[in-house]
Amino acid sequence: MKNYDFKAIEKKWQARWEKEKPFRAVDFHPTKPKFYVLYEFPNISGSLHMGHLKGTIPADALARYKRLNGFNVLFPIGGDSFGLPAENAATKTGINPRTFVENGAKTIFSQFKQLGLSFDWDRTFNTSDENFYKWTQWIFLQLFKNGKAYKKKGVVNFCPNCQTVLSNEDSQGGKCDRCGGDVRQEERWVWFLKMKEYSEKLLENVDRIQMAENLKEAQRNWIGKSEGMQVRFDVFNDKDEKIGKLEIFTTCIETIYGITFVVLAPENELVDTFKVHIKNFAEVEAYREKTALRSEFDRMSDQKEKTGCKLDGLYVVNPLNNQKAPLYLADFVLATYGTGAVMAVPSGDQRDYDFAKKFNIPIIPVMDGDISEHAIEKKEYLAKNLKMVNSAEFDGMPVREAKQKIAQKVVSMGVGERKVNYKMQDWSFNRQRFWGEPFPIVFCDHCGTVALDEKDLPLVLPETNDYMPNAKGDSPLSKVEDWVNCKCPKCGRPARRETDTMPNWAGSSWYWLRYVDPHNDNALADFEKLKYWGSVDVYTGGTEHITRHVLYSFFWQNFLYEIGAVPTKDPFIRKMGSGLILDDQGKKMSKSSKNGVSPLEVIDKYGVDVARLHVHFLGGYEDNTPWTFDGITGITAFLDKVWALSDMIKGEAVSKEHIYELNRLIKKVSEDYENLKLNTIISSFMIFIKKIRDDGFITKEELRQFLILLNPLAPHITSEEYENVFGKNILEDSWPKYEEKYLVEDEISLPIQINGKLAKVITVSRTITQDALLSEIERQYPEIYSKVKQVKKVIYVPGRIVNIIL
RNA sequence: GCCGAAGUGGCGGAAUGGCAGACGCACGGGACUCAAAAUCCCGCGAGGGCAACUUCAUGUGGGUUCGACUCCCACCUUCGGCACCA
Repeated sequence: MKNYDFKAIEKKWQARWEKEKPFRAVDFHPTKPKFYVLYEFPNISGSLHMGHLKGTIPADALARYKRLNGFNVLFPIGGDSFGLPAENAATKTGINPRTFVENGAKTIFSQFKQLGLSFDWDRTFNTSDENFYKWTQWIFLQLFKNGKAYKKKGVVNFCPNCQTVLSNEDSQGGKCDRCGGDVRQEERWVWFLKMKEYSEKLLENVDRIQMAENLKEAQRNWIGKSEGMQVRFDVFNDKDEKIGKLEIFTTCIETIYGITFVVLAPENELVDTFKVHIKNFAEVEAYREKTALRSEFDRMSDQKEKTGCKLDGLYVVNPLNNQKAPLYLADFVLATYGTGAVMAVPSGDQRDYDFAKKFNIPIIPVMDGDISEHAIEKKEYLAKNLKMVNSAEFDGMPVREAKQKIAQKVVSMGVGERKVNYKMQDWSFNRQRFWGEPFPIVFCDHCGTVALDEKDLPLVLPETNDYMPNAKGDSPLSKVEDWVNCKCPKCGRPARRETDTMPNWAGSSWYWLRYVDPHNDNALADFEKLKYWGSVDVYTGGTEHITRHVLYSFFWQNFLYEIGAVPTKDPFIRKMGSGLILDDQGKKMSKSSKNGVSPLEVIDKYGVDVARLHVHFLGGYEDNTPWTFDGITGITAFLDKVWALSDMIKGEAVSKEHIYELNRLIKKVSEDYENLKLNTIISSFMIFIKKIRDDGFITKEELRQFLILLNPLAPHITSEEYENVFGKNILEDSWPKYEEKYLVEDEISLPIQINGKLAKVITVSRTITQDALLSEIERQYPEIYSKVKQVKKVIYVPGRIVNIIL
């Protein structure tokens, strides 16, 4: 046979798949069970990169594997096209974002076709398509109507460089997730989605989904559930008049007798409530202004150096021991968590300890430990179960017991109750940008905030050529006057549209549902079709934004389930995060990295099938793997040998020489496809080929089965070779079955250990009895025989190992 | 600081508690060739021995077990996530 001309043959098969569409998913297939494989849709920004190669191929292999196993597979693709790349292109070069997206999508999808990916191209869309974002807006309307979306003036993360509000998620560490610049705290109008309400449901989702433990932990930490107590303190002025109450949240109720002060967040509105009683209000105001100007980043960068301001003229009383405690403001207390107020126990919390030292506040020990240098914190005192001191009737009690007893006392006194708190905040959902979904909301002087009617969706983005925010930082849409000015849908009087747009995350928080029924004009997807396709069985993609993306997805699907729009609570059954391809510096390979290699370059030089195999022979799917061309010749040589198999055909049925290897191959390869362990699949194929070449022949049936097994990974070469030999399309064939009985060898080599160390390997019958085995060892290895005489104990695991203890 | 994952030849990496280093690369030797490339065969963790063999080896130190890369405890290192969350 001729040499394998990868360029011509790959082109031939890709053209055929394009024309014949063999990878279309069939709604309501009468016989085949469904299987939904999802690859996280790409951001429409640039060209194909190594991350795509690493991420798409396993999903494609799984989809192809499942099809050959008789499943009706849904394996769709689309474009995440709203967001920064198009917006940046618009502001920098003036190109229309819509044009940018059209070109970008064309490029990336044609490159995906070059990878031989078996997507169902009839279901493709971009999130910026009107008939897609119509339904994103529809979902927002439902959230709004059900009270899950609200607009509020709030202190938010604002990126001066990007001129937009960011969610907490987008501004971690005080840095803008997009541009990397410092984030400021600013007061603005913000749309929030009530995600916090869903904390418990999201935790259940996290428990149910099959996902790597580190990713699950990251999500649990993000939600940040913590169980403690909320306790009420009476507040007094300097005339000892009771003027109100404040509540604190604590997870360390056992330290309550050690309170020497109470701290409010600077933003806490109680400061305004008690304003008239505060003697140094000017000073207090100055402190509040100072902290408001500091970015989150500044606040964190000098964690050690506590700042604060006393509220002169106010004090609180500890309800358990009636001790007075002064009140402070300090920015180490966050307004957004708990009640925005804490009881400070310097002996049991290092932050309180540092603050007390700086402001000369007394430190009262509540446990029998040394606090001369630093506080004894919860982790330590619970581990050591220290005894209580200075805690009234609880003195001498071990702290773990006191924790329960004090909690009971607080409850029975009626001054507090058990309470659960979450770190996760409501999702800030608006951006001052052009290239996003417009909110289907208008503001009417008469009717207030009014939702558009569903029949008026989509609310289409207007055309403009000015993509910059105005001087006040309002969205570019605010400049499009004839779009902004409209009629109130309720009363018909003049009104103005919401000019902010939704964040990039909006479309990606529900897009998998749309693939099920992408052309539906009456619903986000037909309910029966949603029922048929159910949850995504396997969802692959990068790990970069996985925590947020998965939590947002859980949130929306939970909500849609509650309003009866979808039949399932879980968006995904199993989520796998692909590792990175690293450059030779050990850094993520990207366009900006010096040593970046494009997959197109590899394809051009070696062919797609080689590229597909090589990337995954380098390492596991979830591992980060350094890229190298080293070893690619091994893959090329392997595929050459696969191609040469058709010259070695001798005989028809499976031969007795190969029956064991073939059955073992089927078993191993099948298991590894299920688990996306592509690297060990490839090595199994290599071992099998070695055996075939040693024997000098392969039968026709063996070749047929081999090509099917390899097809999901190397679809082009196997399709061509199969057609050459069998005159049919390999896709019409089905997955080979193995039989257990062929996997059992009669003769096995059994390791013999002496005192747990390997001594010999003996070839015996698989089912040999212990006595027969021992006499066989005596016969074959007399040097061990003498030892056998002093044998103490024999551990014999039939078929596995024998260990002789002397 | 907290949470999580991982540490195995020159390299990428394999190993349901049961023959550590599969498979591939690189390297060494040989065959073919005028020669080279390609291809094929053999070898390839380290130390010792002419050899059959033998000792030591999965980050470090302990432990459980007949038997540990695998399980437990402590520590070191790397990577990832979170970070004043009371």
